[in-house]
Amino acid sequence: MQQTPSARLVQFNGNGQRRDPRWLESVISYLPVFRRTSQRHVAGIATYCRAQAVRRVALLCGRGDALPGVMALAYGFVKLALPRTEGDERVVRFVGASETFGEAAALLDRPSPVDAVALADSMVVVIPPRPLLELLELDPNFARSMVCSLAEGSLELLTELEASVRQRSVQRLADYLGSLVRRRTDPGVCAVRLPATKTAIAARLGVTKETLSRLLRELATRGLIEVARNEIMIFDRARLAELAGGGNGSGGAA
Amino acid sequence: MQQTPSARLVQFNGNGQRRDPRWLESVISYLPVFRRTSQRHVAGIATYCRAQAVRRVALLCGRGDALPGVMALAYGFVKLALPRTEGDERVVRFVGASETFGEAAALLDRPSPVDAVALADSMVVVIPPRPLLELLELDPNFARSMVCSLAEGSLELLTELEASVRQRSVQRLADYLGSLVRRRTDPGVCAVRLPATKTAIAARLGVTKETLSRLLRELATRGLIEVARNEIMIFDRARLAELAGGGNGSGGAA
DNA sequence: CGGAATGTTGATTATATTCAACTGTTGTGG
DNA sequence: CCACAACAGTTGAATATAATCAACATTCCG
Repeated sequence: MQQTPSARLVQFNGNGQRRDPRWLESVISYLPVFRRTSQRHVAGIATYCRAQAVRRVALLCGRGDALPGVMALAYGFVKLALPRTEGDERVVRFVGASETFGEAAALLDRPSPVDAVALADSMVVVIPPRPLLELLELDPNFARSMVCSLAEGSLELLTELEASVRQRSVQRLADYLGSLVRRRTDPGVCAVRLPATKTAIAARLGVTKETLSRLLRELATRGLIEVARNEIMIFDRARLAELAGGGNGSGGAA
Repeated sequence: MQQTPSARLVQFNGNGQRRDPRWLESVISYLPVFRRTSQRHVAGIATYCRAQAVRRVALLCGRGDALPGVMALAYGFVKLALPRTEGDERVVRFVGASETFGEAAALLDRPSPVDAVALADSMVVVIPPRPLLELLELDPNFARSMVCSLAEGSLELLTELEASVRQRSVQRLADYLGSLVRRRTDPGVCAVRLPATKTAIAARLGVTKETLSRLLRELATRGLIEVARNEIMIFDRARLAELAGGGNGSGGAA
């Protein structure tokens, strides 16, 4: 039910997880950054963390807000978006379980560059920057993991920029559909499920929902895909990929 | 003359800097990442570095090429660009003296995500990733600097993405002109010099040179700026900034 | 000077947005 | 269970924005 206002900090009604350091510890120990960190150090970090429940549609953190720490998603689904003109936005990234966001801003103590909005009821673990910066000095393995993690983030962002800038919207869509498939190395024909509403996907692809609708219809007309709800059958993965990478899918000499 | 092919590694003809570890040391000691690193450690890193001269227009490193290390620009000017269709490109960043690039790809041992092209005769110091990763473990201050540096990079990239996606081209131009001014906190009227050819600036702004030409003319017609060569007089900084941030510069209610 | 690179301008076109109307879906409360 | 409101998605027409094409002007440099 919707009796809680947006962005309300819900403090675990029933299960008591909030008070269970073991739970926080287990959540953050699964994060890639802590992969090579000793259990002792992870436990140390966990003592500084807190969990925060966020209901669907609630704003976790707005662009410009102070960021309480690195945000780790225990479960749920969150979108990171750059707000545009009134209600319009561009989704930078979807964040799923065991993923983190806000590293850069939190570690530098800068305001959040994006809106973070829950697309499903979620549980976020907030890892304050201070203990992280300290652990950086205590544990060389962690330092290295953190550096690699940030570097990964940079490269992904660059890929994002590239897509925004280099490709036409059909290509971005084809690319995106392809990326959804890769998760389960399927053969020729396969089905994928859109991880969010088409409106959100459209924002993710940097187009309006109207344009996405038209693009999907076009691909369907061409016999490449079939759309049913948020389920998409991909008939011709090869031609789709070609469309994504090559640029023009028709005519190519020889 | 052009008797040297593109991307040729020029080995210091006259001045012998290549053999002078003190010189390498002094170059990299000025880099922000090494700000808080002891001279001893900096000297250690320097022993692994080498300098590489690059002539104007030469390709320092192509998209997809292996990156020999973090690249630090001793002097000169380099553009980092995402290639597009035949000859077309999108400039991600201009790199000036004492700036670095390639951290993310070099540290992760990934191919370069961008083309790096010298826009002026330049001297690049290549810092191999191995000793950096080792120093990460020896010097907590360095680890922290590196983390902050990468985080900064991420935020800048996000700003870039934001600009690409959120703003119209006029706004991006206004923003960009503004950013050129900020370097010398000037008063109302001021002059800025474009750091590269208009074609390159256009690529930086994600538009064609034709569009840039028209945009500049439009701003000039509106009396906001005056263009002479690569020198631009900014008459109305306030209105320009308004144009950049606000969105619509005309008509405001009231 | 002459040729290449750079920049300007106009006409045309591609691409996606905006606006507006309409349909389908979902969850709520009577 | 049905009516209804809120949201999500579709579709068409008109429009905005910048790209592309093509011709020309300018500047840079040997």
